Amino acid sequence: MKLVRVALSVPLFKFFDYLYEGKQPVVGSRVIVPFGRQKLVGIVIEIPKETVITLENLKYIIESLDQESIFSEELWSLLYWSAEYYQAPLGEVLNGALPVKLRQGESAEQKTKTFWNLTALGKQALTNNLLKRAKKQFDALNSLDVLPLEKGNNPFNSGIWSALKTKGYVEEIEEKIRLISWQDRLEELPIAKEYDRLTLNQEQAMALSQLIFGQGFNVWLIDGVTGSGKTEIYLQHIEEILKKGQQVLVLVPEIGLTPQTVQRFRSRFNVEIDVLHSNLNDTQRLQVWQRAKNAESAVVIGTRSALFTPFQNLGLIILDEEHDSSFKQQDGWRYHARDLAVVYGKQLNIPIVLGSATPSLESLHNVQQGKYKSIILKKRAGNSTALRHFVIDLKQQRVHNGLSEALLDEMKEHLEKGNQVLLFLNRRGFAPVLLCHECGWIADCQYCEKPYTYHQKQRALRCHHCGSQKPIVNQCAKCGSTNLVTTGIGTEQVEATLEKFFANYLITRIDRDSTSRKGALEHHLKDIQQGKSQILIGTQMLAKGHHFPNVTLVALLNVDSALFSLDFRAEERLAQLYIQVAGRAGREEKQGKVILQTHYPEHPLLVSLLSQGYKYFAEQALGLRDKMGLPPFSAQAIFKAQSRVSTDAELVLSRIAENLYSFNVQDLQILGPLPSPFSKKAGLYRWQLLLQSPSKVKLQKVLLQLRENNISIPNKVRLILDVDPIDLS
DNA sequence: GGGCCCGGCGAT
DNA sequence: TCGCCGGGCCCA
Repeated sequence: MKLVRVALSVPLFKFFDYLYEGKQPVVGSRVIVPFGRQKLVGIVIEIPKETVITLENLKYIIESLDQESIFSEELWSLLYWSAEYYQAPLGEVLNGALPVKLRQGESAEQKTKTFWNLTALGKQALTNNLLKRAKKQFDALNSLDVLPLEKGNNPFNSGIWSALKTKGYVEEIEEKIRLISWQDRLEELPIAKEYDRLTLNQEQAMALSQLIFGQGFNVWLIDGVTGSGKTEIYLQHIEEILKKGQQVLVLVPEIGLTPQTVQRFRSRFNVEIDVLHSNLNDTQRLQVWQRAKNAESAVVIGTRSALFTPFQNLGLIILDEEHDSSFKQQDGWRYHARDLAVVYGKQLNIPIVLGSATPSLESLHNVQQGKYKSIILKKRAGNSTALRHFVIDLKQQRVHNGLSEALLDEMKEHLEKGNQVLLFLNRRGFAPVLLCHECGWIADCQYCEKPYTYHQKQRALRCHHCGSQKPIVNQCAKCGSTNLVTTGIGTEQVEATLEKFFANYLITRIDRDSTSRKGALEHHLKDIQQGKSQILIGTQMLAKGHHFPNVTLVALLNVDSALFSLDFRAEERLAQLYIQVAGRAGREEKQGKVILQTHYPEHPLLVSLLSQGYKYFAEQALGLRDKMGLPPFSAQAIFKAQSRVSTDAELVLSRIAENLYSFNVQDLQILGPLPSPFSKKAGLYRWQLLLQSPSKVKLQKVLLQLRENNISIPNKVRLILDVDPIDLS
């Protein structure tokens, strides 16, 4: 029997067998198969000798799409490993690693391009001026007289072309594309532009030579403050790799892929650089995939999923801002791009460079364990002066809607000198709660059972968890009182307050509400760069990537919630955010100041962060994690169950927990089932079961054993497994 | 995941 | 009585 085993992108831990006629499909190639009443693209994972399915139940594949495997050997084994490790269905992993167009069955080869060509009839039409009443059609036809135009990539819309085609004036012609490797395309040009290269100081030069002379697989953690020349080291390292004829992959956080970053790479190198940014369409994404595979591009810059770009000859992966949580996929196949990059690097025997000013505790731990090699850059390049840090104790202050008087005084001073001030508050809207002053009733979202955020400008109550909204209510739903008050402070309210205190200055607010319109963010940033606005207030969005040279004062308005969070990673994130935000201030010659408002200035981690810096903070925090047996000193996995009826979800997790207890595994901690910190979201009740073990390997074994037990999960319950979770809610 | 069938229920 | 929506089931 001619059989193939196919992995389909369905959330099932099983494969499907099909018959084929003619040539045997290759393992790793795509096939179109009938599946129920639909046709799906699947990946051939095996050519089995026999099957448990009876002959009458087997179907034939509809089409074989590829002559050879669409995955390189290394990528294939990375994806296999990943499906196993993260316990995701292989079909979802394999398909998820492909560009959308390939998932839809488009050809993987970039052999031809289609052009519009002038026919003899069209030529006649031109000479006889038959199109004088169709100006656009005439223009289109006329331009073909010079040279054929690429279909779908020309100034005329498709309606015009189809009209001309009907008349027989134009035809489609296929032209073979000649592949030109990035090296050939360079011709006589050097790889990098000499004049652009910065001179390294001794520390940087040492770092670079370590990177260059480290042979084969190594993981380097470059731990360098903002302005320490990290990017310059990346660039010179990349240059060395390119000189060997190898390609380079650069991974950046979602928000870090700014035009400035890309510009820096493009202006340095003469080689082909492709960028996978969020507003590429599916065709463009496929092109980047093909160009890397055919070695037409030398460098690919992208976010998380760019890791699965195929390269003909990959020589280096750089992962910048390695601590950033956007490297972890938060739904479906929950991989961590940093951790996968390390696995991949080992397989390819190439160096992996992780960079950050605030390395994750995981990576610092890996350095301590000798798994990663550390390169520390202490010196700030150039002559920018160090920052000064201050804490304002909110307990001893008069506070106006989140702004202490001491901070207002400080702001005044900086503004009067003509400098800019940046305020940071991680909460948008006017106020996070609207409540009844008489009876304490809270206006909350019925789907999530969390308070609505009060948005004054839009006159709306919005749920920040599920996005639902409704008009502002004027009356308490419980006692009917009209005495409703807001509590807590969001960016919108801070903006309103600032307008009162600083009427003469322009204020720019940057959060999801003020930047939802397309181009709004760029517009705001321009105002800031040009100095039109002097006071900036924003959320997380403001913390990354952007440089504001005239900002001399940065303030974090409220950090207390992070100090006492249930999430054990909250403090680490606060420290990273703090350093990140502080990096926005006092670049160039002006001395910067960073102010932090808190009710708990004596909190030990705050004290260590402020007095000794991130390094020292990280050591303290790692010590604490060790004592408490938390990651990175243990491995975690979390089961999350959601259902419309609360007990359904709980029951599934109880069954899983019982199973786990029956394994009798030493050192395995089983916590739960417990309601999630978010016990209800978008109408679904949420429960969770946390597993913790001192050993990753042991935890993996437990999870595998559990899956082999095939616990039945009723369809009304959605069960998610997150291995190495970073979000425990 | 998605197509499809089926049952429940609200509108007319 | 029709039509819509959500749940349950199955896919080789």
